[in-house]
Amino acid sequence: MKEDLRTERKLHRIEENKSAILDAAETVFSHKGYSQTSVDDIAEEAQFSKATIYRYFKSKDEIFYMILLNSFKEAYETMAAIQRKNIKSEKKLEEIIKFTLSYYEHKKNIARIIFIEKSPLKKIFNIDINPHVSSSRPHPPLPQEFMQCSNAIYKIMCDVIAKGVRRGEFREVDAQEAAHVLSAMMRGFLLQGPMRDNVYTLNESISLLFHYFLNSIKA
Amino acid sequence: MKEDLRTERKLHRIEENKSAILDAAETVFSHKGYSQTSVDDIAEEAQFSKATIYRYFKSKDEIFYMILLNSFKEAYETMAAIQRKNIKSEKKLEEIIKFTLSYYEHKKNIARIIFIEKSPLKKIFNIDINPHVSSSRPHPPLPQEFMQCSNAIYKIMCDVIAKGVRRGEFREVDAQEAAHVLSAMMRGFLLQGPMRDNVYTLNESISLLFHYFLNSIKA
Amino acid sequence: MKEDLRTERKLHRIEENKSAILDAAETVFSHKGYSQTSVDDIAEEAQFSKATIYRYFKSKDEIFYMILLNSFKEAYETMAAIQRKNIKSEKKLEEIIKFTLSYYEHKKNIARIIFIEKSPLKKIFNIDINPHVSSSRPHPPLPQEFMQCSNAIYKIMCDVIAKGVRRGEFREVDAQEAAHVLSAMMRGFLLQGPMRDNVYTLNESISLLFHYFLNSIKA
Amino acid sequence: MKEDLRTERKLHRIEENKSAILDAAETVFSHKGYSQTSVDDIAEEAQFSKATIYRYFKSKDEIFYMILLNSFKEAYETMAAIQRKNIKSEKKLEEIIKFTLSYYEHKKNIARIIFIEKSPLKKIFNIDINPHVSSSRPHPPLPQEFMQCSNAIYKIMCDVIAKGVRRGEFREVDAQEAAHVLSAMMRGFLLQGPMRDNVYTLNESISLLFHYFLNSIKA
DNA sequence: TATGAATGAGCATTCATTCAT
DNA sequence: TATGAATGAATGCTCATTCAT
Repeated sequence: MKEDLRTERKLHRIEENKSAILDAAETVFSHKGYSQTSVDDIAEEAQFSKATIYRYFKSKDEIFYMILLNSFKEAYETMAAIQRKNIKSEKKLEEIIKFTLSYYEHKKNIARIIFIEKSPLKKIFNIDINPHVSSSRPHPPLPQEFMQCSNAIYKIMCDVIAKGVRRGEFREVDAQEAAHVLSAMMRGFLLQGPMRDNVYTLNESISLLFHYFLNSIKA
Repeated sequence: MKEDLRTERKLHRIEENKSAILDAAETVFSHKGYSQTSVDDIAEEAQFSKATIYRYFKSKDEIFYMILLNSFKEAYETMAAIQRKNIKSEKKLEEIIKFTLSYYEHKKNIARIIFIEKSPLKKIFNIDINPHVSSSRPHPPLPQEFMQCSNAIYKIMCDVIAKGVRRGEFREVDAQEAAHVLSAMMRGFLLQGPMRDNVYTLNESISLLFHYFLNSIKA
Repeated sequence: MKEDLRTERKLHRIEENKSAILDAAETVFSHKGYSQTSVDDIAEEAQFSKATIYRYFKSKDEIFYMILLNSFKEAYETMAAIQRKNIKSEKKLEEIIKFTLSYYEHKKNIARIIFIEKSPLKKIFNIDINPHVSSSRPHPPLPQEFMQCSNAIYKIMCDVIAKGVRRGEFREVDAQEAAHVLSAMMRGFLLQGPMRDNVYTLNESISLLFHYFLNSIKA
Repeated sequence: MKEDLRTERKLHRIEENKSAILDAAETVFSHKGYSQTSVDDIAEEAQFSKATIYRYFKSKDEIFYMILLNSFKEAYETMAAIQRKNIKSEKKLEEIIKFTLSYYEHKKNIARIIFIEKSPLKKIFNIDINPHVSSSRPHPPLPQEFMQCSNAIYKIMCDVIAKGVRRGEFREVDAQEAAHVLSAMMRGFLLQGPMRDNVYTLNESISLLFHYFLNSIKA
């Protein structure tokens, strides 16, 4: 019994620390981008020593990957909950858009990294084989979980749209195409460059995106 | 006179070299991303010595900035030409979309860098003030030219849409909003992450984007 | 012509620098052993910046390997010269012993490293496969040259002894065995531990070794 | 009384644990060399936590020193037993050689470390004064015991030889010199480098060494 | 002008050792 | 007692930038 409690507490603290490090890392990655963020930066933000960071994570890559994965998991769960709601498809779309834009509002730069910096992508996803030394061992099992999550999110959007079509809320669009367009639109709203920033508030953006997309597909 | 010729030739060669370096840099940046590209890489691709690179450009940042600026200038000029054409607004929109997606097809990663990697952005645009030493002196004059170009492009899109509205081709949308949405959509199509890549061909993407956007705003 | 001179000078200076670095490294390796010597140490001893060290050598391993190889080459050449001399086999043996003990007197610790520290050996010779990451790429072509040199030295000793046997100077020993014993004896004299050091002077050691070995094989 | 038993048991377990740690450490040191062995490695091999290792030993150095000392003690005792035997001096020599080569066959790398890696030597024996911080306090009392043991072993060899001389088995050699040569020969046989390994089996080596040395000193 | 050479600052990662429980 | 957690100090290596020729 005692043992259980102790172990539990211990595990709890481990998770807490891991989480704190991930939060700190997310903050720093957001401010400086992946390449420009040093593990020292993360350590300082997390108020741990650099060596402690390495107690909890094998590498800078892994830290980044975990941030990514966690954010995708959270996004997936929220979207799945939206999908299960007993509301009109149109409303579901609106909630999906609202969630996505809001959620990534703070994580904007994390999202940027996902879509932009080559280095972590290559290392994590093993997509590109650099001719030069790839000193970091691959993370073979990791990407798969990530891809599954990413695909699941995409599938939810497809299903919501398909259902709307079936119900006659939307016109007879190809659900995959529509989901692709919607993804792109959200991505585009999220990934604004350094110019023309903050022209619209978050709520204005949500409304804009929602109405333009809906306009395009509603029956 | 003689001097003039000599000077001209010299200037010509300087421009040629600069251009060659920029081309080389673009190639490498596209392949490896900003942070992962070393000036050595650029020098090797350009078949110049690294020191020579620094004769022509003050820093890696400047090289990147020039690539950016040139691509924006080219985009601006093409779009301005499209705007001047004597065709329907709808057709103009299609051409703008077609050009943008095609143009950045090869420059996808350059575009990614623009929107993603923090480091060059910060340094170039002086947006974020890093607490640590910012060894590189600011580039005060540069961003302005860039902003002007970027704004001009945006204005063209606004104008094309506004004209379409006036002509009754499009419904009474706010031109600025519509242009914002269109930009975001194009950006979203351009910046696809490492997953779900290559689902649609370039032409399919153009068609998809065009029809969804048009559907949303046509009268 | 001019070009030739310039190139020649340049190459000369490169060689000079490489040589200076190797000398410095040898000094530091001798004092502190391979593992305990940092590239910073070498750089400081060589009065170059660390980065400069890496201009001339790819890795700490390579530096060590070059020191080794050079010392073996020099040893080989000296021994080959001794072999060619027109003197009695006994005298040749004495000179070989004298040279070896004298030569490694200053390089004692380099010799120690060769025979002792696992890490450089593994990396350089790829002998042992560590289960953990071997981040450093192997040096495939290098060891071969080294082995050839080492074997050539061994062969010289065999030949000198075999000739002595043929001439009746030595008794009918197996040359290979005798060379093996001689090698071991020299190695043993060279590699004295931290205790019982300096009991005998260099000359006394040479004499001791020579007479004990000769006694064993003379006719 | 009770206390005594408890204390005794405690001491016993302490000794057991120490011994287990030393065994584990010996294994790892043999495989990876001193520098490449981390205390984590030792802890894992010994199935203790790293902190526990530090309960029993002050430092990695001390662990190594104890291994060394124990092996020397064991060697001393065995040699002393050989010395006491009622057999011919020649036979004693053979047994000494046989024991030494066999004993270090498994401990080859330990032996290598003794004679090669500078770091533990310096720290343990305080021979060389590194200019940089020597964070580890000296181990003043340790080396003495080691030296005594080492000297005792040496003395046994001297005595055996001296007795052989007195008995007329060996010619009138200087016992100290002969012991020095014998030590060196054994050391040389033990410490073979990475090349030319395994040319002779253990028994062949013993025979070779014995006969060459005996040939040199027998009457 | 063009370039080979040089380097300061930095970075991811490791490890012997200490400490709190 | 035993140990998980924490860390300061290194270490091998890289790279943007400067300098001397």
